[in-house]
Amino acid sequence: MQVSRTLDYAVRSLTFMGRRPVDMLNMKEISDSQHIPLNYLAKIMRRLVERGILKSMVGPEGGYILRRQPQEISLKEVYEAIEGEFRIIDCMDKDKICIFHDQCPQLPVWDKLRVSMLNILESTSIYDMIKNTKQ
Amino acid sequence: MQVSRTLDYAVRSLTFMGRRPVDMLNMKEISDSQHIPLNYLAKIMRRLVERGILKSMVGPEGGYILRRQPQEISLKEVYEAIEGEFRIIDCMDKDKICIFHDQCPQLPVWDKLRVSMLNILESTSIYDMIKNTKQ
DNA sequence: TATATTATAGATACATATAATCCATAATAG
DNA sequence: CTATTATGGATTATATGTATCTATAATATA
Repeated sequence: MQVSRTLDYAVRSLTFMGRRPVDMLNMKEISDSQHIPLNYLAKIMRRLVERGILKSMVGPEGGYILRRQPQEISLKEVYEAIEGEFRIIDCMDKDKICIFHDQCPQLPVWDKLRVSMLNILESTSIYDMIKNTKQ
Repeated sequence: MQVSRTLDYAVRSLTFMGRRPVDMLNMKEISDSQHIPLNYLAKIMRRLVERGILKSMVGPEGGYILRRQPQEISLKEVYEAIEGEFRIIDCMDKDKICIFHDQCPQLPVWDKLRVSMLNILESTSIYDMIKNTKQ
């Protein structure tokens, strides 16, 4: 029930980029300033590009830039880019069979929790992070 | 960001016990009916006993019984018995040092999420699980 | 008092997911 | 052309979660 380090890396990078929304930043700059292993960051960036959160350019002077305004990038999107669909417990996945599936006492509770979390993730953007520490 | 199988086992067991609040049930009965590996269940039960959620008795006719009414056992307590203090991200732990600690843009957001989750866990009891499927 | 039954305790093994590293390739600005 | 940058995928390492095993302590009851 914890935020993964990978998600933290992603949010950290996007917040950094969101502070300089017009600059094309390369991986090294992000990696160094945010203390994220370079090659690992590479994988993260790829997912954010695939998801349409970032634009990338290869070659000298290349790098990454936000495709949208920080206000338009929700935490939920970032979460999904990194972790896939937001689920809280595996039984919610219909293809795993559980003996209690039909009449599971827990599902309604976990689902309530899921929805509540999702609301917060959806209504929080990268811009909110930037606001939190103006520097 | 997932409910662990162990927590699921604990909730499952407590819900089962809550349906028969006057019976002393032994591990084997719980293990069999709830499909939980016996020896693994043993470790889970210990933590619930330590935490004051269950009472145990050793010897023939021994077993476990709820110490309190199902209404009086919150999901938060069960969570804490199994996983320890409810945290969502490690930086919230002050003894791990993070370069952004002083001015972390993420903390307020994760904390908001944490509080919201905690509210739900606190206001949900084992009794709510029992209600969900009367059988 | 002996015996069978049950929980307790901790060590160990196994599995899975997460995080990190490495290397080869493709694109492109200058 | 060449240096620089991202892309892609394979591999390794580490951590965490899950499960198993063995020995011990408590106790009801015969």
